[in-house]
Amino acid sequence: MAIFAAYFKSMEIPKTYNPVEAEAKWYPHWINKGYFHSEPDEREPYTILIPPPNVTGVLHMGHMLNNTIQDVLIRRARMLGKNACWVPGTDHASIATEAKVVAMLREKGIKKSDLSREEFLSYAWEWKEKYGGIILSQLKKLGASCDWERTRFTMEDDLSEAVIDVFIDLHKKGYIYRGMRMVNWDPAGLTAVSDEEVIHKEVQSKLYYVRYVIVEKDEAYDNDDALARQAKFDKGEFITIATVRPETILGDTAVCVHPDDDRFKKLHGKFAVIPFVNRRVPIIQDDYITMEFGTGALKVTPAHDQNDYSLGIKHKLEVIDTLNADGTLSAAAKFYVGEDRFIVRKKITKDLDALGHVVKVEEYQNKVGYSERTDAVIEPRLSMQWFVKMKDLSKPALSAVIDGEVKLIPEKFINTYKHWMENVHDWCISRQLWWGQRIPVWYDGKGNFVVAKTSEEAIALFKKDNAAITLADIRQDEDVLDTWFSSWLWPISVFDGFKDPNNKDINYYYPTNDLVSAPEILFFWIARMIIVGYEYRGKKPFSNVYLTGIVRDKLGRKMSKSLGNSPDPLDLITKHGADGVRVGMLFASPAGNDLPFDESLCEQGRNFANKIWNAFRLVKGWEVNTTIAQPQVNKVSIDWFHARFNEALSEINDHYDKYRISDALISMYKLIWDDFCAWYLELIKPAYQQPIDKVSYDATVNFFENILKVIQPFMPFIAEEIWHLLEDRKEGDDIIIALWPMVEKYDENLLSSFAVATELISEVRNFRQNKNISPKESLELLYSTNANAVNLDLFGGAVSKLANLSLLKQVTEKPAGTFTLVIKNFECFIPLTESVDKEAEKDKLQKEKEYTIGFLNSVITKLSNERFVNNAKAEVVQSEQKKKSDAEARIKAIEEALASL
RNA sequence: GGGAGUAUAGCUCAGCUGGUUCAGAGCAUCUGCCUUACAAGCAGAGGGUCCGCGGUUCGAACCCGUGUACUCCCACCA
Repeated sequence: MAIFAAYFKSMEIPKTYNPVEAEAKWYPHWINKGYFHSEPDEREPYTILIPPPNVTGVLHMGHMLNNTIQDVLIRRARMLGKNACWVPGTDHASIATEAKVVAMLREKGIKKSDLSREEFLSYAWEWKEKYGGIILSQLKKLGASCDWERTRFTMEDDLSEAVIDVFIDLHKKGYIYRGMRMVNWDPAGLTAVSDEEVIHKEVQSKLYYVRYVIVEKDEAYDNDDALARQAKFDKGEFITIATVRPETILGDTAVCVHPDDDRFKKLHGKFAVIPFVNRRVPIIQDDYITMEFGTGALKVTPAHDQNDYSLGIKHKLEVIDTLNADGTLSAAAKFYVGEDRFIVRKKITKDLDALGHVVKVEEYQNKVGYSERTDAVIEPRLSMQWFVKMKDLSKPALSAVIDGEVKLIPEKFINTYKHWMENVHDWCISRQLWWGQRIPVWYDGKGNFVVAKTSEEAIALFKKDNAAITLADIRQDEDVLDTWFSSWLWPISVFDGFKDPNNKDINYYYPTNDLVSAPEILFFWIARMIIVGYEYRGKKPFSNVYLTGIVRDKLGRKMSKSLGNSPDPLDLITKHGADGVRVGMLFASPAGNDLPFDESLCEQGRNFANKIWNAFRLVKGWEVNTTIAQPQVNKVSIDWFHARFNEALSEINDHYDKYRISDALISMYKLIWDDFCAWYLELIKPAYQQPIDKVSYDATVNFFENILKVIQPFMPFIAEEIWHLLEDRKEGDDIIIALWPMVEKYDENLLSSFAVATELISEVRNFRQNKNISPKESLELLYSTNANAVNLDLFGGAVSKLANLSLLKQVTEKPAGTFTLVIKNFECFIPLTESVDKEAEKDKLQKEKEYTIGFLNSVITKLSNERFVNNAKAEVVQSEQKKKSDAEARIKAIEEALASL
């Protein structure tokens, strides 16, 4: 490393930071050193589990945000001396992956239906091997310090086994049952999906008013006699229903009215005739009906609507399933068989109208469910599925969050969580797919089933009742389990806590510390992990849940592939550097708030990296001279920055403790840009081509090192790069494992005295600007006393240096013919050859005076209010009194300045 | 229909216990600077009905009520 130092002494350091080189160098270095890897030891563990991205996925902006936050937390924990472990992995994402594999096969001209389950799965695994690692390798580009040796996949053998064991166990405990239920059917994915996977969208629909002919209970009505039907129609007795899905008319098995609805009382006990199919169905009464909606009469289609299904059970109605799995009409519909439901909707409307059944059509806004994965319109469909009873299972998970055992950040999500958990529905866990863990249930073909881990175990169980049964007689359930049924085990399964519940890893790392995830999957995943945690470990899976917002574009739209409004994260990294992008992502993203992303944020991040780089360039360019004495300016500047650094550090620590990651970043940004670069380095900087004293240099390097430590979690690459260029480092002295600085005691008075100095410097700079005086031209400055209030003895040198003063001196007499500045409560005079425009000066001071008097008056009013003095806290009253004396002193100073003119 | 949240500078947001010079930052804008670390920079400036109305309080951006606008979540009105 000594070579580097020599190299930079002799050659010019590039003017801009080159992230590409540093990233290529340090990431492999960290890996080789094993810094990301964790094994249980005597240190306190700090664990984060990655929300496993879909194995087929590519990195998008949401991942960038989410993983940057995780990396910041894990890197800081590592520096705090904890045993930091960030477990990565991927999710097999059954429906999403299967859809991709099906599409890939279709392109090759292969239909899924032509393949056996085994053939399909081999294609799917092939796909997974090929594309499954992409997203994780992309995370490496971001700098993610995951323990790659612990990478898991939700469908690897051990994790699948855990899924099966949990299914069997929950079934044994009575939490899992099988039943014919109305489920959300995805006609594109050809599978059931859970309630959570249905996205309701507001759409513009049409509400069709359709009239059905009424017949008496005992009336002979010949379905097949067209003439008789026409006669009945002509008679004009109808009941009109309203529907947005007229194609389901073919499956109607009743018409329902409210029992108290006077308009329909005369129809109680009568029947209606369904058009086309000419089926006689009863007119039933139920108080479920809203009399005000539509016509007050509801067509009942038990096979295709959740409520109708309930009505059907209650009133013992026939169930006619008129839809095929793919959303086309089935043979049971009798008409339009094999045509898609939406085409039929158009056709049947036209045909009904032609037959005189359509009374009117209204525009209507309603919500329609779409599949989260395939975006197909969900059809309620009756089918045999597996469910988890959630009510009792979820109780400990509800109280854990309410009692604060598991903290949600920000807290506003607690209410949402509570509401959901109190109204939790049973969870449909079977999916009519092949990619996933197959349900461990065997059927004997005679209506019996057993739950067992293997076919051998299943046979053994069947044999209890049927000694003759053989393997050939039984069949395993064709369905697989919902992806979330494996990911809810993640916090336990990644540490093999099911296979080996008392192993070293699970005992050490579980419960984990922080989970960083999105509010969108609070119920899908987070709540369910908490449920499993309590059920199987008797403990929470994590202590804190940091919920990020959604990354949006400038127009506030969610970033999505279909809108094409999402930048490619890897392009961003190439363009602005990983550190720049990380900083850009975190500049404006407080927990729970959406991130309005704009590429300029990454530019700002890149500029910040460059700023730090140039600070390094400056310091590294100094020639150190051990023989020269330390100037007084440097000494006080070092004392001041020491105080400022520690003040900022405690702020930053506080932000971290409260998970205010953006705030921590912003504090850091200001510390470096304003305090370190703009003030400290300018103060300490020797004149051009002059050497710096050793004491100041060492102090500066020490500050720089501390600054690098503080930025390391946010900007790991540049931190490591400069760390090594700044000093010769021993093998293994890498900043990634350096210890986080401790907050040291500091003198707060230094901070306030320095603030007076900076104000004075700004005033002089301002004065130059107004008078068009170049910064190169030095000025003289005299100041009157009230020196008890300001200690210019201490920072006078600093002021002279940065305001470019050739003279700074206290005077007792106001010199004539000078310009006057009033700083706080003292006057400053700048002698200039240029003649002073007395009127303008007076005017300026007069305005200043009026303003201050106004302020003083408001303070006096406050202080003379007895109730204020009696009620307000002592410190507040005291501070008001200080305001008063400060204002009075300032007014006095202004008046003196005026008098001198 | 139920619930939650948000509204502060052109934009994005801080403002943590109601009180620290009359409201802060970053970005953007404007002005002047190619000053020897950095023009991806430096120095400076302008910019506000703290969404409206009412209340509580000695004191309100902050607490309460109400209205408006937007966002999100949940829910089976065809």
